[in-house]
Amino acid sequence: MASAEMQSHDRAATPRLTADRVREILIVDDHPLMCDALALTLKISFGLRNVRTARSLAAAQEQIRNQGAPDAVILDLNLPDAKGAEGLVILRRQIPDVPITMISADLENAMISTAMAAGAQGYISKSLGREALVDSLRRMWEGERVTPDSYQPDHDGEEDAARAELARRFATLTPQQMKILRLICQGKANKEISYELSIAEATVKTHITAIMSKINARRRTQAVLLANSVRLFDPA
Amino acid sequence: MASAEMQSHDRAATPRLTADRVREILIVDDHPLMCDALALTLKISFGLRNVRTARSLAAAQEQIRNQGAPDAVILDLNLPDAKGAEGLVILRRQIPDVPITMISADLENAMISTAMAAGAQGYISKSLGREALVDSLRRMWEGERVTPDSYQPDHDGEEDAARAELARRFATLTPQQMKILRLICQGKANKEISYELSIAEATVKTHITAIMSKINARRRTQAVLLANSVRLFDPA
DNA sequence: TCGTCCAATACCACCGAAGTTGTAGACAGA
DNA sequence: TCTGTCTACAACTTCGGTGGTATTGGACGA
Repeated sequence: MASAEMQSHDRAATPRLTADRVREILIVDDHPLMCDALALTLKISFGLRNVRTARSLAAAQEQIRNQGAPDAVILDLNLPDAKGAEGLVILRRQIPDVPITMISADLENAMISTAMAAGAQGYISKSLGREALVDSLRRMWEGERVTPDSYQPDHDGEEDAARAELARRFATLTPQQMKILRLICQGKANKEISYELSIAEATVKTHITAIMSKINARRRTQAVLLANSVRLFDPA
Repeated sequence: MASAEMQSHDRAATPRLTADRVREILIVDDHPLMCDALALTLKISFGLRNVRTARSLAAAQEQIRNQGAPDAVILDLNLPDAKGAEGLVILRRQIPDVPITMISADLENAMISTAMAAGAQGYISKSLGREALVDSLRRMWEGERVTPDSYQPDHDGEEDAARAELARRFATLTPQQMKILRLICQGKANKEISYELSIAEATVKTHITAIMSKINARRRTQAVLLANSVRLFDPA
């Protein structure tokens, strides 16, 4: 009778899970060593046989399309094709019911809070010890939303809440809108964007209008500032 | 025969100085304790009588207008009315020949390199011990450009050089242009800017054209990105 | 001392880029 | 099938960015 119904507080979009129902997981990380180390740890500690890996967000997306959704995902924050919160938002869109764990070297408070607001099941440090790692993952897979000990959500409650709300808004962007926003945040003009995506400039404009209405911006420069304020596309 | 002509390499716009010619200095810092502590240390270690202080960039500018230029300035990086490199750029414009020392709690490499490129005489940490502080200042006042030990200019030579070049370009902006750029970087529209500065929108546009030509941008979003890349107006 | 030059600020008219609104097809789920 | 969402496009309005021009004040040399 493994602990069921342990979800205490703030479920994301997590279905009822228990850790032992997680049989197949997907690790998305561009660093091969980290990938292997994680996979090995999981196999040993959880007795998992099906540990899939992907080196980039694009590869992960394709693998999910071809092989179906895993039971859980571990996602690096700093992928070559999706730095920052972007990858999380995109993946959540594709598999809304699968718990996604963010993993990263840096433990900045702001980054954690946006990741959690964007629907991550938890956030763990790459430098975590094996036991702590396993324990965190198990708790996540039982439905708990797990953040690092160092994380204090309330260092500035109001500002933090605003950022969380903003992250939620960004999470409603469609894939195409996300692509366009990324290009906007690189300073590109509508015409350039239309060329890169092979669509009409008019279409780009439509998307931009939708984006700005979703994130509550009027000028494109504001959109850039908002995206940067939650580190949607992290340049660092 | 105090050491004259000790300027080794990269003089900013520094006139021939020796430390004992520095008789009057100006400290600009919004933190009163830090201000007093610095002033006291300087009085004792250098035997200075004229240590002036200002709590904000605006106050500093006015004081310089009224009481004349000091022999050296110590400038906090994070002023209420000028966060980031902006304050340095503005002050350098007002008193190009006075050595300005940046002082800050954080020792980020990128910040240091832009400050130096923008013409700072040196950069010191707020957590520096008294002896090290005094020594650094003395060397600066003898013409040396002093950076913290932790600073490695070459962690990515090419990128670093580009940032330095960019900082130099920003340093050519006139005061009005700087104000306008700051408002642009807050996501404001030309009309709002014209209202805030009480000038015609057409004039705002002229300035913007000048700004963009100076920093080599075509779209205003690019201008925002460039300003952020050198932390001209630091939001942190 | 008077021009002359240059830098900075200011404005207008024009045009291309950005943003709005209305419409339509493709597709998924109820 | 109907409803809602995503994507796509065009016509129109508003805003941003580019010349060209005028005025001021300070620097410099004749």
